[in-house]
Amino acid sequence: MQKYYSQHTKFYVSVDCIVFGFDGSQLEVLIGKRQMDPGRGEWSLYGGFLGEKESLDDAAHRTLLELTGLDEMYMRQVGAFGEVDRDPGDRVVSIAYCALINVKDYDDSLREKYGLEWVTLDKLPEMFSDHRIMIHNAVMQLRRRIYNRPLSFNLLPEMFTLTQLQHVFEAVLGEPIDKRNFRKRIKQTDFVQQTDMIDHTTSRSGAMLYRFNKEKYQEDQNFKL
Amino acid sequence: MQKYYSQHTKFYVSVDCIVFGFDGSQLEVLIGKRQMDPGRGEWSLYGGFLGEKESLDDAAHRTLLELTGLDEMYMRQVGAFGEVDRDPGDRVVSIAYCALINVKDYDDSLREKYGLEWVTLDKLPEMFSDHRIMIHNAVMQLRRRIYNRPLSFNLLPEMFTLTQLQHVFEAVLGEPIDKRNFRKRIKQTDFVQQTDMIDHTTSRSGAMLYRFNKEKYQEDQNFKL
DNA sequence: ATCAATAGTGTTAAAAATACACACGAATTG
DNA sequence: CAATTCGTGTGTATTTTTAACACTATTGAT
Repeated sequence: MQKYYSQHTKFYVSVDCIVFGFDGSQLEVLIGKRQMDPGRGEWSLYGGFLGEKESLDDAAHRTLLELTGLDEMYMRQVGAFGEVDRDPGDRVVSIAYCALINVKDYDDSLREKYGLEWVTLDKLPEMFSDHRIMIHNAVMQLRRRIYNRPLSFNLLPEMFTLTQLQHVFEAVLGEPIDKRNFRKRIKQTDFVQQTDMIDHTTSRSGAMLYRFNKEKYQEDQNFKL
Repeated sequence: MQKYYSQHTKFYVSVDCIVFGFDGSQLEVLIGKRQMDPGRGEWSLYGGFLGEKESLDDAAHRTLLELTGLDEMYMRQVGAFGEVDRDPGDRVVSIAYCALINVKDYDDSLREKYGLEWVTLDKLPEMFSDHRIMIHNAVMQLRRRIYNRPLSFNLLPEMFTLTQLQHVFEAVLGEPIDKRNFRKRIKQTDFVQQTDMIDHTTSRSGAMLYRFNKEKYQEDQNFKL
């Protein structure tokens, strides 16, 4: 047992996950009613305590794997929250992480197992502690990054139509985008690649399917739409 | 004593401060040789442990007040660092904060008291733990924000010439800026205000002094240069 | 009187962002 | 089988923003 810093106080450290999905027209967040005291029954993000032998990033990944069964998703730190009485149970410093998943890949039985709900951003209820601020900060981070990082694809299936992609952008940015200008941008980049498949689920005449060009992104990280 | 979460582990939590100054042409960071074991003698950021009754922001402010004697400076969270072995002394989760100060306002005897040095970014030595990454992330955050937040003024005296302001931008961005275009931008905004004072220290013919228009910023937070 | 050093000033060209409207194809309906 | 409906897909003109670029004026020092 080391004791270099033993004159100082220790704290609980947790991670809270802001899991975003996309319902076809809006962003939605995965939240649940808190199952423990204090605050039982209040709407809350899903979180977990940091373990002795894991990094913060590992803790966030573990929490999300537990929650969604998904590994390898987009996940970024949003920030640390450390107000003294942010948690009525005890002093807890929490690190918020934002994750993006394709709702279709997500095993719904897990959602039910944990008593979680998808809620669209405009219907967010009052929430436990500072969780609403965490969500707000996460959305702002997405808005800042969506044109410069390959975020958007994580909310969609492997192949998607340009209309779907545009709807993701509109949901994140919270404002409409001009269709022709949007498509122009995309055709100017190699990061979004046309496939030879056609989607018939949303349109009568069918729409071309596209995919994120991961190979290109490996070579050139300067993503820009 | 509350014990809602008593089955979980507690951790040391610290704040590390990345204090930037400006020497007239380059950004510099305040670093010192670590005075405690382990890692004694390694170059390090100045930090402090989180106390029981203070928030993260408070801890960062306290640490900086202790260090600089300055209150009310620009200060933002950079991010949380939580690798398991990041600190060889014991497991410590650290929250990095970035601060900007005007070197002239800073009581140099405090610098000496704590054995700190101003080091320009291009001369950064090897550093303790992940402190170099913290500095790097802080610089990146400054670059992203400098045009959209009133950061730059914090590195300068109350009144400054446009040449000085331009040099701050160049130091942060790490690249030269065209003088005429820079001055054009500034004259298009109300956030930087001409005074009727003239500075004679750098130029023979003298240069107009400007100031940050705080009043305007109070009304309209949409800062943009 | 000359030199040296910094302040200060406008125009033009290129690039990026925005605004905007109609035709096509295919399934559905009567 | 004709008509309707609905989402897909496409180009141009305008405005705004960004980038490139060079000389004169002032004053203190020599």
